[in-house]
Amino acid sequence: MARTRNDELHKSRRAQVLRAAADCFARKGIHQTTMQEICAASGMSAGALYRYFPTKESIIVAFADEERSETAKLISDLNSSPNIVAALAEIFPELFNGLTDENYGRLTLEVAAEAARNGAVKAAFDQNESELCEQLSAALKRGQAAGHVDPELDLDAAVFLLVALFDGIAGRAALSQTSDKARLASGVAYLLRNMLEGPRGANS
Amino acid sequence: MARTRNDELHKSRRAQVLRAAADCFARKGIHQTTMQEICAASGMSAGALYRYFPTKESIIVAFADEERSETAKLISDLNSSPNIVAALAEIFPELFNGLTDENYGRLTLEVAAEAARNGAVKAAFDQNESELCEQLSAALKRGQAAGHVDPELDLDAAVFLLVALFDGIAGRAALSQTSDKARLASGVAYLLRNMLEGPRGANS
DNA sequence: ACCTGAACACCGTTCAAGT
DNA sequence: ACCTGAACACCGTTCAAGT
Repeated sequence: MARTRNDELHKSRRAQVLRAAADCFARKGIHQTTMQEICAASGMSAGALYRYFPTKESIIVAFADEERSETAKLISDLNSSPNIVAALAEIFPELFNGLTDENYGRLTLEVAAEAARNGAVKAAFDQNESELCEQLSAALKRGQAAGHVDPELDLDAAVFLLVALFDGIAGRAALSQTSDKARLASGVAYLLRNMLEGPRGANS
Repeated sequence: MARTRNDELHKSRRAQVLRAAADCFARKGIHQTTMQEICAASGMSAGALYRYFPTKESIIVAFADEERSETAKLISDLNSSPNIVAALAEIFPELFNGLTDENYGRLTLEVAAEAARNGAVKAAFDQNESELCEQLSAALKRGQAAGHVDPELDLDAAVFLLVALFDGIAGRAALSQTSDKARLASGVAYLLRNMLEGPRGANS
């Protein structure tokens, strides 16, 4: 009987490469990272690595998919609660903390820049994003129905703004390490509450 | 008398290279653009180009400086008005339009990703940014004093949020071309007004 | 089946040679 | 002073050879 492909090994080797690549990408950027460096960081030879990813681009795509799914996970807590405004106040410090990790911000920027020009990366990006946006939209709509959220606000605009802001915060954090993250987080949370509640405030 | 360096030519050649580079960077990304391509796009030989920029990195730095100064110009209209909330409503459609140009968004992402890892690029970035942030902060403070802006909001947080949002919008626009920019712009403007005015609304 | 590492084609940069 | 383009060192990828 011929030896057959070992799926278990295949999966763990891919994970091993992706971990190494994420590390290199955060430090040097996607396109300044050489295959040799990924080989070294994952403890594999070039020939071995190319068994698991046929090109550097395929590593980038798999990596982008993972990175975006982490972002979706970070934000998705907002949608689970019945009251998105209350949920925002509650989880924002932790969300903000996640977004403003310097490494995370760098990887977000790398992936976004790559997705803007590379169709395969963009596909991974979109798949992670579309569901998230729908959930955010639904949560805001529920908020409007329940009277927590300004009934006048445009749902599409609000979703667009929030997602742009979350990515923007991550990008910013990679560029200017702020001294007092906790204070900034609560200041931003306050502003977002203003934004969602509108001119009448919470209890009107 | 020995021939001396022609400063006029030097300046125009640098501009020529930067225009060509911006073009290539938007299409292919900074690090996927080859020097050969920049040479071809600017109509110069390798040897000639290297007279004006000693390395590819020096092109990137000069380019980043230019790109960021355009962003600052886009946003700076907000600061000139005595009433930042009114100014926002007035100029936001145009600001939004500028930010959501697809090419512009791509270049913003490229520059941000690069600045996150490259000290020389980051320096160019910071220089353009710091003054802009101070002006935004001053404008918001004036707004608070005049009663246009929620007196409770944290100035640092508001500046951080706005700048993160503007870059985030540019990044988003490079990733998802929206069908109805005008509607989106007015929806986002409404939300920003909510945010800055706070629970009491404009005229309280 | 899985792995190694030398070899090939290409890109950033240099430099001898031209005007 | 300003320019050309062939040449060098390095990176993405391949492939003959090993286990």
